[in-house]
Amino acid sequence: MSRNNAGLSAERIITEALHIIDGRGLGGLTMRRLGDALEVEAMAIYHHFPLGKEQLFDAIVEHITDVSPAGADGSADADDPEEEPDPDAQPPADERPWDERLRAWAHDYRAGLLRHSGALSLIIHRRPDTTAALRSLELHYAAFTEAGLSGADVVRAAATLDSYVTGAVIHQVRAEGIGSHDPAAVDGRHPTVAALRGTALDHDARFADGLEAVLAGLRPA
Amino acid sequence: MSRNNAGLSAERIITEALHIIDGRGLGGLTMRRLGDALEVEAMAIYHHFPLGKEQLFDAIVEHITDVSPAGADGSADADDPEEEPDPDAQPPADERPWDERLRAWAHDYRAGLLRHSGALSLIIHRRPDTTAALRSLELHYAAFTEAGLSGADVVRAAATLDSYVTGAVIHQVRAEGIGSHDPAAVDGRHPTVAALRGTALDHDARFADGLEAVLAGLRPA
DNA sequence: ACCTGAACACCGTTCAAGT
DNA sequence: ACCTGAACACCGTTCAAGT
Repeated sequence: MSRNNAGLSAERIITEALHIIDGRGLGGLTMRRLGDALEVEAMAIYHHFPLGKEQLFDAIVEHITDVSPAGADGSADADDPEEEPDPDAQPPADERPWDERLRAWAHDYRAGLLRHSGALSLIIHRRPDTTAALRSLELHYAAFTEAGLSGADVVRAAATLDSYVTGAVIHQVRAEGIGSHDPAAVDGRHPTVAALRGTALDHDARFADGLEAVLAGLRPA
Repeated sequence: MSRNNAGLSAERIITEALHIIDGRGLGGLTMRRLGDALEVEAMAIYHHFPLGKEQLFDAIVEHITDVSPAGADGSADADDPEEEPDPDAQPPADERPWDERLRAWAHDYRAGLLRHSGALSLIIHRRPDTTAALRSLELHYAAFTEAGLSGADVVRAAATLDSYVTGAVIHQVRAEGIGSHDPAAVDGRHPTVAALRGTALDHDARFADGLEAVLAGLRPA
């Protein structure tokens, strides 16, 4: 019964944890279940995340919110285990104009949140001073500075953009959670709800349109 | 040891649950702790919420998101226990113009979310086809219809407004969660973050301004 | 270094019983 | 109807032990 050295890694653990969250929701993720999925005793996870589940949650948030040029989702079986990512390496400078960089970020970020919407509630209360979060913030600040803003206007613009994406994603997730409103509850007191029931929204198109409006509104006058 | 008839009620349970969440976070709310706070065995709660904790969570969400003219937060000791709320009673029609009604709703809704930000993550995955949610939706749809919109435009406008408030609140809660970014992590790779570190935002003013922009943008052309 | 296995305190929930 | 108390299955985590 001593199947040791299972080849566990933080990456594998995070990937499997997200798989469980996607399938059974955040409440379905338990250390024991995660251990089973990894074919390992639950306690082995603590060797990679000594601070336990909270630390694992932090890592999951960082994984999801990490919108880097190098793709994140995918198989982790590398051919060359010698070559390491090297987080200090400067990525090649993005030559696109500021608004295109922000557009690309917004679409990628949204896609990541939607792909793992079960983990959405995690991002609310975790402090985002991680490497990935700092990189995103730098991307935003630099872009809005290039656009001609300065000082508090830059911070405000970045806040607006972040709020827009988060709000849109959460609204979509909630809207998709209800097929339609409980017919029994919609009575004479809700005439316009009854009239508009079943009106479906194209969330992708709506997001793209709104993003353009936000970016246009953030441009200095 | 038989202290019976503790005067438990759904209202008291929800109020005490929110108190615990406000103080110790959502993870700090356990049935046993809630029972202690109510001076009752934990199992007594199941008599008022037979479906358990999930049902309690639903009730908490409904309580928080219920923006009704009659105030919600406050002492529950009524002088006249005979008189019941009567949920079928038609509230007096709101005579204010559509934009003022929406403005009032947005500010009240935001205040409720901020007051119990520890429960924010609950609102993401709970289906909002409750009485309170339907009333809010009717308020939105009726207002935008009165503004001159129709069909899918009404639904889109309501989605934009809801997304705006949610996004703004979550951004604020996350921003307040970090005093400032970890100085050690801000290095040469984050020049604009370093330059703008410590720039504080007035969240109230920002929200009010953004709300005006949203409402103006939703007005039919 | 990496993983196991037993143990501990705590959790949500069920169920029979009390009043 | 409303609440208690014991019980069950499960949880996160600690710790000593194995290799």
